Amino acid sequence: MQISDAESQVMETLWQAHPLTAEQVAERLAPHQAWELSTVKTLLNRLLKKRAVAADRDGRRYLYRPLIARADYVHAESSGLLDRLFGGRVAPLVAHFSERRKLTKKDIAELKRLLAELDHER
Amino acid sequence: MQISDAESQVMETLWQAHPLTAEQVAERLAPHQAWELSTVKTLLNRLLKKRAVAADRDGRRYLYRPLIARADYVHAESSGLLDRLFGGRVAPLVAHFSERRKLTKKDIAELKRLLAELDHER
DNA sequence: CTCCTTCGATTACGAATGTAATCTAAGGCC
DNA sequence: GGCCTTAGATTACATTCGTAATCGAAGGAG
Repeated sequence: MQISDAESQVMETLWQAHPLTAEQVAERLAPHQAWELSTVKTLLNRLLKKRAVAADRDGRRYLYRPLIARADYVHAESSGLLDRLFGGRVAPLVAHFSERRKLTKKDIAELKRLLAELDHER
Repeated sequence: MQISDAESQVMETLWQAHPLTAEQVAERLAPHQAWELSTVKTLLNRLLKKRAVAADRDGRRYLYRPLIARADYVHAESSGLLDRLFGGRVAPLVAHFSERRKLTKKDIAELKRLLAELDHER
């Protein structure tokens, strides 16, 4: 079961803070997405069907919380992209951004530190 | 205009070799996708509408060729993912794969070489 | 010239998606 | 206790997508 684009924005909201009511989700999305409350409810329901979120009854409404970890989602998405476009490997992606001059100083510094760390740990 | 998943497989075929007839595209896809010829034709037509490929008449059929560069497509897709999931930066993505132990020896070696190169070029 | 074959063009059709409006039931206000 | 409000549940509806089948015309076979 795939999480759609619109749905993933709802997930992001819930990853940032949970549990939330449908209305709170809508409020937090508002700055980015001018969605009607009912749209948000539809998306929450679809996510429920997909077992991506859980809804815990709280009086006469529900509190929603994510059921899948953001890291897992991120990993699935990223691996999918790597597999489709870069032969499943990370270095070619970095090379691509390097060619496009899209590596910032900060990126470069962080990558160096990361690689140094990898050398050290055992 | 977005290129869908199925469509992108047709694009990959054309990036590997072009120009190709609809039938040749289908042949080359066959090992991966058991698509009917008419399915491939539908996808080619949708790509035409989206101006992602061009069709040059050759007698009573067409020769198809890509109109957008693979590198541009790859960049759009990759940037989109980075923006949505990693704050638009490359290093956090690499860090993610590092945490998940998905960096191969080869990746690490290549990344080191890449960074060294970046240091050298002025 | 006529018929079969082979292209592309058109049409089909269900599932998923984006985006809501409407319906219904449970609570709270007079 | 009856009525308005407010949740969620149900229904809606146009697009896009995946996956084809069918239609119509242009060429080749006899």
